Amino acid sequence: MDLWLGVEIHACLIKRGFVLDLYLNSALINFYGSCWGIESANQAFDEMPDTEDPLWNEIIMANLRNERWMEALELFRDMNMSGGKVYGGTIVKVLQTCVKMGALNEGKQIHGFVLRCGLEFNLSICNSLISMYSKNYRLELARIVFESMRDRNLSSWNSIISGYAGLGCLNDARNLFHEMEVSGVRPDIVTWNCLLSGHSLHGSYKEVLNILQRMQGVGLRLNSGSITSVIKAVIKLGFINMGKEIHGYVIRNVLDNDVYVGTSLLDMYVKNNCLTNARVVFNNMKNRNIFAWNSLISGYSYKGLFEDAEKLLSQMKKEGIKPDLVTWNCLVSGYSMWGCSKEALAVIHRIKSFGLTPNVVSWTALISGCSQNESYRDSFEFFIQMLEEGIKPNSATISSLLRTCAGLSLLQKGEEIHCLSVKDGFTEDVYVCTALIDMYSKSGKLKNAHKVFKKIQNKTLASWNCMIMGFAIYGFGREVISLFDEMCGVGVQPDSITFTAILSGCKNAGLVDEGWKYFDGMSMYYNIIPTIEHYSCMVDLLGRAGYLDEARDFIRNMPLKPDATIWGALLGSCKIHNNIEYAEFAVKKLFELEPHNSANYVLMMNLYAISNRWEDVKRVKDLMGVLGVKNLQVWSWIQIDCKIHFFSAEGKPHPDAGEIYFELYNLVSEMKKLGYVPDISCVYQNIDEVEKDKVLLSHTEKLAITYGLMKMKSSTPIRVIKNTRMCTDCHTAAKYMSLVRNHEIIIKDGIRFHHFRGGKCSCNDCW
DNA sequence: ATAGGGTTAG
Repeated sequence: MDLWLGVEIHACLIKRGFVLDLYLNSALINFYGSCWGIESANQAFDEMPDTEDPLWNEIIMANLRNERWMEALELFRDMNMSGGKVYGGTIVKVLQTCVKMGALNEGKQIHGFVLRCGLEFNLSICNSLISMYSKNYRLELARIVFESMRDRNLSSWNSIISGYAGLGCLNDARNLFHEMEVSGVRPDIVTWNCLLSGHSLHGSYKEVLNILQRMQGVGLRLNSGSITSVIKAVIKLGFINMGKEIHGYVIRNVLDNDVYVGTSLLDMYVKNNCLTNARVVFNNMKNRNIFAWNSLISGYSYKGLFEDAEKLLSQMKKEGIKPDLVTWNCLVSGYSMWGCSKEALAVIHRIKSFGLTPNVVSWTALISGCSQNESYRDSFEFFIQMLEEGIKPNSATISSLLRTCAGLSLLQKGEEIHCLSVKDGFTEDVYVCTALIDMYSKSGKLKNAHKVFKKIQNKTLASWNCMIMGFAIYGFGREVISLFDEMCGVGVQPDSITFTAILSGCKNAGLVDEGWKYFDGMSMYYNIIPTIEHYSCMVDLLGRAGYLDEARDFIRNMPLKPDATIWGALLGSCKIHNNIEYAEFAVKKLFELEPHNSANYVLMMNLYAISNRWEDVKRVKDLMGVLGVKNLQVWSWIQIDCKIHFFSAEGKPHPDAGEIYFELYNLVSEMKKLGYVPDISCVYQNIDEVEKDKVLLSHTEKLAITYGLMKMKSSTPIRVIKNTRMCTDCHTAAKYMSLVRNHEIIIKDGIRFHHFRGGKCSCNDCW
């Protein structure tokens, strides 16, 4: 309609004194809404003296057509209050709006309106109510509507099944599906797709494939909706060959014009690292939307191909498609996870210059990248910046921060974040809880980890794995095994990570027979092929327990090529059992595989030193010099009253160093009275014994513990963290320290936790 | 005028 003509007609009508009746007003609203923007329609409506039912109807529909969802809901409420009525079709549309807006209360009021108007047996309205309630997570209310219906049609069944499936109540969904067939209603493609998407959304990927087979069994042709759900499952299962078959099906059945299918396929190839195929799909897409661009950009970005990603970005701008937050965030997370936090931060600034505001995802990507790359300081810095910009953290942010705390074993910081998560209402969030388990168990508070674990309502595989790993770190073998049994008992299928946790539990607890049982069982009963990590656990387990010959045979017979972790495990065992012959064999391989890892050289020198083979010590030391191998910086740290105190061998001495050494001398003489003998074999310099005693005293963990004993109440356990493995002497010394001062001491070294109390350590095979 | 299934970022 001609804009000005319409306005002229309106003016003419008023001038001539026409009585604007219902139909004219209704037409006017329609005209203004579609030609002049919804504002003028709303204004025209406000100026109309009468608000009769058809007018309500028209104005609400006009707002809906213009995507003015909030206004539409408000108008509906006004209409309801003033006793007006609207058509069924409008009610359906408004209910759909409630779904879009998550407006449960408005939805309930509309339900009341429906009952008052006697529309409770209108099929479409009931179906919409079911959908509205279930999309707002209120299945019980959806069910009440469903049960109260006099007649049901296909859509009614589809709505209720979609509700249950969409929220992950898969058993109920399957039962309803069965009930539907029994009552004589034949499921159509949409019904099947509800099942598919429900299972694919909620992790029952294998079931997706079963459903797919059943669909083909009843001769159904898949449509684009089915394909997207199946692809999602294929991605999660990593069945790339099946994905390619589906791609073939798509091409044969000419489904490749569908944008959803295109982006799903694209996503599949991107997530499976087939960027070449992804590019082909992308190039062949008839109509690309922003999803397609974003998928490919994320693919390049995650692989660290930033040039390609940026090129694509400028191409998309050239084609007139405006990058959205997702586009930018793909770049942020790519840069950030490759350790380029500067570039990632720069992208955040670019977002601003494009008139968008970085959101919680942008910041969390940055923070999580820092935590993955062990730039722990940055991760807290960026968190503070994010808070300063007024962005509230969500569960993903909290989990990333907890990961940072876990990485540094920062118990107090971790507890702060825990408080924050409680304050912001994430106590039920399974991701946060799982990160808490990890943080607490890596910070020496296994009890708290277990407390969190027990409270989780719907534990994921990751929650189980973290808790099992927690027990494993402490060498609680029985708990590891019983937790595994419990997990299988409730029907959670273990994965490869579960077995890494179990095997390292057996390793730390010295459970050789059990270790064999699980190692053999994982491929036999659970169909999980052991990876190099599992083999390395077994070598460690056998070696530590003293079965060095068995460890050697195990390495000889393994089907994978032994890597540095394997030889490292053997070398560590040789150190425990003082076996120079095997150690030399292992270290020869290690010098080839990782010539710059100083730990191997140090361990070997240690072994030679114990046997007084000083020429060999010198030989290894010279080798280090020739190859330019730098000794790893050794650090210990302790947190006292929110401040972290670092102790290092090379760096700046602690400001209170004088007092600390004084205290340590006193302490050692008290310890000696109770039987402590310094273990000078831990010093591999060829110097006299008095000097060796001095060197032992300067070990960073001793200094940190002493400082803790000086500054902390004896009721608070001392927690010291060390970035490398602690030596035998420090281990013995810590036992005596805990005895002399009656103070609980917890040390986390590069390998595991040691819990000292009353002169004993919790671990059973420490050296 | 009428309901039900699907795609991208941490």
